[in-house]
Amino acid sequence: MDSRVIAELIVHLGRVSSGDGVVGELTSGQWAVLRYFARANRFSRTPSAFAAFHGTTRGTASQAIKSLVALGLLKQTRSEADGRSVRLDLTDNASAIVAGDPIEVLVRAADALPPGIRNDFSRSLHRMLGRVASETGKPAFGTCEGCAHFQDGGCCQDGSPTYTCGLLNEPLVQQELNELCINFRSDRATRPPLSGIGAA
Amino acid sequence: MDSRVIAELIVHLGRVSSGDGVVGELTSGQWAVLRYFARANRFSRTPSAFAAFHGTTRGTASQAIKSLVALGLLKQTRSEADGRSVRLDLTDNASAIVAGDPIEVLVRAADALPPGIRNDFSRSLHRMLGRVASETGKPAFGTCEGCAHFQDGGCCQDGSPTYTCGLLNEPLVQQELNELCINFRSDRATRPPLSGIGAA
DNA sequence: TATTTTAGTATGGCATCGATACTAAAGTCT
DNA sequence: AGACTTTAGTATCGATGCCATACTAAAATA
Repeated sequence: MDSRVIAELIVHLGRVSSGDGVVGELTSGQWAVLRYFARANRFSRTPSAFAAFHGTTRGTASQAIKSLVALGLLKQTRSEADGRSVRLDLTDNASAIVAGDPIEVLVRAADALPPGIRNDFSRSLHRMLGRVASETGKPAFGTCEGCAHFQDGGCCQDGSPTYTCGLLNEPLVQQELNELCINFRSDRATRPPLSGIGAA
Repeated sequence: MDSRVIAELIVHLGRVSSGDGVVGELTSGQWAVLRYFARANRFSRTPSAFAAFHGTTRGTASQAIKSLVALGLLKQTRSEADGRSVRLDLTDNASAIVAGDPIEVLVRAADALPPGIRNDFSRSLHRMLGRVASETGKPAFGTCEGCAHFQDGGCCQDGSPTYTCGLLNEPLVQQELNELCINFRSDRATRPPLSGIGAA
């Protein structure tokens, strides 16, 4: 009973901020693209990855991306390693536009929560996403935190800690740990800090 | 920083469940209509109220409703009090369909949260909705709980409590207290302006 | 080398949405 | 009462976004 209210509230909140149709100067789909490429890490800033994340087709993703490139908000560069692939980055112009993202009202609303409450709230959201993702079979797209591929070298001799992605065998810098990754893989078994209750 | 993650998570969760396009047997817009009329109280089950709730135009709302009437999921009856108005109710067929609402994955995810956590989570969501609503100027559409027009007669002599809507001067039964109302008015800011209305 | 898979793109058709215009019923003036 | 304004609901049209399909090119696999 209360769970249904919660679900409808989430859907409704998601709609009113970043709702359908044109909001501000861009469409909701274009905002979604912009948001994604602002938060995805360098392994995940590609049309296909966005399509998977957003639950749409590559064709649709391609259209939206093209429009943003035309607007000068995204810049695409071909990959040197893979001739088929394209990497997309926000241009300097985009930074100003992103500030007007309709989702900002939600960000402010979240920011108005007391810090402790906000933390619990965030944890619950992540839990729900994990469950929804596993039930629908869609990728979860998490960050290094809680990813099975993440390797923390520990802060050792030379002072600076060394992080590594075990899947790609690539070193990671601090900032990248908070970026979305297409290769995210949950590791429920080995990490029991607070998710021990829901793990079954 | 974390607030942005929260905001994007809400939008994303709202999208994947009850996302765009056709999900199951209905479109996301049709699901929204069905959900609304399943949860709105008798004062709010009208096309205009849905349009206001969903943040769309009356024309668009009318279209979606018409399609559901054609599918035999909604039944419309003209109001006797107001010749312009139409009241919509779910048919018996609709109950079976509603069980397949894609939002159910979210409901289950919310239900999987521990009760205490879920309560706090719900409270935070309501808080955020209130803030978003006040900032965007859109109606909040709450329930009797916390509504400025709600009058609790208290449980007195004859045992059964008497609830009343002070705005419409209408008695309310227990079940209606959990239904969405278009006339919801938060009682946080101002004092209940009921003295003048109640006498009329 | 031949085949299959993957990344990305173009295109056509369809559905949905918003804007506009309209009818009819209620409310509001003098 | 009569003229007006507002409100509830609907029809219609044009724009747009999305999916499905079909395509090219590069990489992986055999």
